[in-house]
Amino acid sequence: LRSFNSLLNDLLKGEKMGLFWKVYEGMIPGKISPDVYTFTTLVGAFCKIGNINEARRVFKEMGEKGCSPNAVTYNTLIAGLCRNGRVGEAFEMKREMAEKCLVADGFTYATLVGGLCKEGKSEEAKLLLDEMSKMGLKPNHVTYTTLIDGFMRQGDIEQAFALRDEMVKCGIQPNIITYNTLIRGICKMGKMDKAHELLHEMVQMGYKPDVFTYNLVIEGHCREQNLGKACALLEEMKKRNV
RNA sequence: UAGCUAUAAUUG
Repeated sequence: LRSFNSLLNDLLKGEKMGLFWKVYEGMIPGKISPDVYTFTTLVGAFCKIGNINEARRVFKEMGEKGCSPNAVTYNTLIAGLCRNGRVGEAFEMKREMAEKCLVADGFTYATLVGGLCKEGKSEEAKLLLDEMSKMGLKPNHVTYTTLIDGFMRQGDIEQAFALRDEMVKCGIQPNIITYNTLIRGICKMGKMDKAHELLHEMVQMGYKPDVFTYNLVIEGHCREQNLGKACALLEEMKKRNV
């Protein structure tokens, strides 16, 4: 069964959906019955293709088959709902978790924070941090980076950098994704000098600019009609094999 | 006493 589940996940990650369904259908009638992992993977698969109705159907049916959704299953569905702009329903699921005595964890909150941010409600998302600490949960890289991205997309650079400072104060060092997120925000605003400042800072901190970083900064320079700098970076990334 | 598999953040 574990091998089956692993196989299903590999197929899903490799976007081999045709094979994915064949393998899944092959396991149902046989001796091996799906477990929570299998069902959760299935819920995730439907979410991934944007078919929330099917995801919900699997979610409901697994319970009827004596295999109740656990916190991971809830988180998976909540992520699917958020990705599809159905944040209201996502919060409803969080409430349902509590009713079922399942504990919302860092994944749950980071997902909901992302959902709200995507709707342009970063302020509201930030309030979830308070709720988290009441629950005894500490925000991590993902939570902060998600929020920073949310504020950046709303054009609130101040708040984004304030959150960066806050995470550092809490002992969480920005990682490469955090840097890329900050760089994305300021490049979009055309502040290319500030972008290079951050680029320098991330190198100082021991991070190597990756494809994301280069693409963002190059695009920024192109938008500012500075093809010279864009090409220089392109050369640099070629030389570094990124 | 239950290992190994499932969920959240950045470019194109």
